[in-house]
Amino acid sequence: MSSSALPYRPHNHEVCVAQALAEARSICQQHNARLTPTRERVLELIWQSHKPLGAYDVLAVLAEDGHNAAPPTVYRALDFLQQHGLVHRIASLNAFIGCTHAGERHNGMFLICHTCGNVLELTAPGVSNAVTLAAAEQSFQPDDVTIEVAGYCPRCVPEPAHDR
Amino acid sequence: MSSSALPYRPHNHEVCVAQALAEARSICQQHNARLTPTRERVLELIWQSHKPLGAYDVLAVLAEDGHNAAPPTVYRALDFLQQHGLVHRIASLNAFIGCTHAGERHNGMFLICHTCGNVLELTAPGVSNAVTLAAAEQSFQPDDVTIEVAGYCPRCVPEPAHDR
DNA sequence: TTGCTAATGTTATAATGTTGCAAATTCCGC
DNA sequence: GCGGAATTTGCAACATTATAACATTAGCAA
Repeated sequence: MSSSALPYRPHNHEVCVAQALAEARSICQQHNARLTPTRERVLELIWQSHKPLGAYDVLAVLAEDGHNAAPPTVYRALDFLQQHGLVHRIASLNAFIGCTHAGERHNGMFLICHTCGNVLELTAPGVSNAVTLAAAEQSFQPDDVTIEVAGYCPRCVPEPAHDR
Repeated sequence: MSSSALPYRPHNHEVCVAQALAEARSICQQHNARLTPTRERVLELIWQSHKPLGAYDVLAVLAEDGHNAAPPTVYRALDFLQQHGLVHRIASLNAFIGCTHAGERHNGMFLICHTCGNVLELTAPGVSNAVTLAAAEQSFQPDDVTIEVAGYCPRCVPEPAHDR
C-alpha cells in the first residue's frame, strides 16, 4: 500500500477524472441509464475537485460554460448521479463528491479535513459491521448509513505544541 | 436490559423532559453558562418530541407562545445548547434532538426511522472504536464524528413479503 | 452609578433545495 | 423513416434553512 491516500499527495488528477468518466459511462450502459451531456459535465466538475462541491458551485461553473442552467438542472443531475452510485452527498457539508468506489457495493465513510477541505472516501468494513451490529441490537433495520468524520488530514494535522 | 429502547414504547415523556431540563440546569451551572428562559424553552421544545425538530419548527412554537422571535434567536439558542452538549444536530435532517447522554463524554450514533421519524441516540463503543481505527490507518485525526443511520425502527419494520 | 460583557432584538439577505408545468429530445415498435 | 410514449430539460416561481450586521437590553462587578 502506498504511504498516503491519493487526495493527500500530488498526482495527475486529470487521469483520475478521465477514468471516473469512463467508468461512469460503462456503469450507465450496464444500468441502461443515459449519461447525458449535462449529467456527464456535472460529474466531471465534481470529480475535478478533491473537495466537495455544492450544487450552486456546480451551477456557477455551468454558467461559465455558457450553459444557462437553473437549480433544478443541477439537482436533477446530482440525483441521477447519486442513484447510480457515481457521487455521494456529504450531509454535513451540503455538498457532493465523486464516488471512488463506483460500481462496487460499499458503505462509504468520509474523512473531511477542516483545514484543506479535502475529502477521502473509505470503505471500512470494520465500521460497517459495527454499525450493523449496533443497529441489530436495537432491532433496527438500516437502510442508508451516513458516516462523516471531520478532522485533520495527515498534511494538516496541527503541530503538537511544545510549550506545555 | 428492557425489551425495547425508550422512544419505541409508551412512557410518560413529561418525566423525560423534566429530567432533561433539570440535568441541563445542573450542567450549565457547572459550566458557568446561563440557561436563559429562551434557551431553556427551546431545549424543552426539542425534548418534547422524540422526533427531531427543525429550527423553524421551534420558531413556530415560540410564535404560538407569543414570543415574537426571529430565526437568529432560535439558531443562537441551538448553538448554545449544542456547545454544552444538550442537543445534537442531525445533519441528514437539518434538525435537532435532545441529547440523551448530556454530561457524559460520548460519540452519538443516531437511528432514524424513515416511517415514524423517531430518532434513537445510541452510544456504540464498537462503532467509535472502529471509526477511530479506520481514521488512524489514514493518519487522520478525527474531531467531529457524524453517524446517522436511516432505516426502520422495530415498530415500523416493513412486513416481510410472503408472496415471493 | 458607571462601565463592561453577554445576550437578545431586528432587519435584511444569503444559501440551499423543491414544485409544477411546458417544451424538447430520445427511444422504440411499426 | 414515422408516430406515439417516455424521459429529459428549460424555466419560473417558491420553500426552506441559515447567517450577517448592527442596535438594544440585561446581568453584573468595580
